[in-house]
Amino acid sequence: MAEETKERILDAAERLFADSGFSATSLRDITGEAGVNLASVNYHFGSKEALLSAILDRRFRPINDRRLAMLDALETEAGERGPAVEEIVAALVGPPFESLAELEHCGAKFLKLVGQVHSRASEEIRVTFLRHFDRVLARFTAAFQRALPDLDPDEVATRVAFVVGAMAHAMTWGGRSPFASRASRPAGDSARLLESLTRFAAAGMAAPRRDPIAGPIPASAATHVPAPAAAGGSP
Amino acid sequence: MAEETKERILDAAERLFADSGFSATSLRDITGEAGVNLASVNYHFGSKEALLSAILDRRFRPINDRRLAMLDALETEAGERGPAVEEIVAALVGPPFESLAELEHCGAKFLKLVGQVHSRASEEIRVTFLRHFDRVLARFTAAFQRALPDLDPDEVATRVAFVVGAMAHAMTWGGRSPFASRASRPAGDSARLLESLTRFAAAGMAAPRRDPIAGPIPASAATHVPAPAAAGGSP
DNA sequence: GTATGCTTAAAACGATCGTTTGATTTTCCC
DNA sequence: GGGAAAATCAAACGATCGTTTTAAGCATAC
Repeated sequence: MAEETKERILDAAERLFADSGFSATSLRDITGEAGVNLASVNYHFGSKEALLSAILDRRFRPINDRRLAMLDALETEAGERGPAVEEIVAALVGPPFESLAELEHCGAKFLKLVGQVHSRASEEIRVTFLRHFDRVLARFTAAFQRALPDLDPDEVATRVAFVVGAMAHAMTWGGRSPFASRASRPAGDSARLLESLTRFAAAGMAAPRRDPIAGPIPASAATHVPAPAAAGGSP
Repeated sequence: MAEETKERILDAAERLFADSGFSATSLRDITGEAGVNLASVNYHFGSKEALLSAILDRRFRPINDRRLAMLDALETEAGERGPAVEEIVAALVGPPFESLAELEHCGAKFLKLVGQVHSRASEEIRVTFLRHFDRVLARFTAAFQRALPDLDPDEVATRVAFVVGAMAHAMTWGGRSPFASRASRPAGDSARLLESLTRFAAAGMAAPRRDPIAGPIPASAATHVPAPAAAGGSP
């Protein structure tokens, strides 16, 4: 009965953390939902924070392994030229959504939790959480920098952060705008959302340079060019 | 002394909520930091949640007013053709960053708080918070849909959500990737971050359609085209 | 000077939090 | 089947939470 109790706790905590947040969810909520004793959490995991770490571990290890495997396959396949931007994007944002599809409902709750942790700054939680990702982000940032040699490497890293933000937001809100109380996306399955996100992120990553003197501007974004991006002043 | 106490509470709560989150910040933390009595919060604001609402109100009213004013100016200036995508993006993501510059340090804390609320789902907090935005998002989504007539309107709404996510992420993390423990962005001022975000979001919004049969592909994103976006399967 | 309304102060309220304890039950190996 | 180990249980711990209460300052108007 040991493993079953641990998984019941993980499942319930994953759902409740995602719905209500880490601090707002009590261990009594979790154990009540899981149908186990209150002390089981501290017995099996040690503390509430360690429980969160276990949740993130359980889901992210296969996701990050898959990300790196996809990137490896892309790089060996593309040769010395390196994979294209959209391929790298797909390897970065695809695995979480695939897991979503595999895990039915509980996976969706996990993705909401991920979006929460992204914007949470509990320091201790964050460093534990981010240790899973530094190797992943380092590899992907390097791949992007090779695929976008005209861009400043710092600019590429900044844009990777934008992609991560759009992905986290899509995970949290299911791609529906958080503002539209009316259901603007009636039945958008996760596959469609993933494809939209991939296209959006690939185009954003490949946007022209900040100084467009030497860089070509995509025709679709240059129908008529505005003033230089309105940085700081009036429109 | 009445107004001074209220503002001291607002300033301290804004900073602490941003750093530690809403649930993790106690009223004693706030009143201790503000140097006021514990009961002052409930006296002046009624409850902890009402305090959060007051914080969001104070900062977002001028930001959203400015967003709509910029969009109005763009639309009257552009005539019946409507403003360009990058102009609309600048009107959407610019005002928060301008406020950041005006408000020195405390404004940066507010932006972190905004990023937190975006991924927080306290329901009651969210509906109060989102009431500020439905009119803004409705106007901007419509403007984007007019500027991108080739795209499915639902696709445009989804991409707007991506822009909001990238913006919220940039606000929370200051544009630096949350993963890179090494300071990858040494001295990126907010003006540079805004310009990067604007370019990224404009290119993402203007990405080609999901079915590229009838749509042209920007040259910068089509250096070599991958398999059709890898939706669901292996790379 | 006294009364009145607004603000602050100190203290306590009941509730809930994460965690621990010690006894009890279940599991599993010999 | 007996006994050590693992797991579950009920109960309580001390701490902290948001909120309320009650009294004390402190202006201004009579």
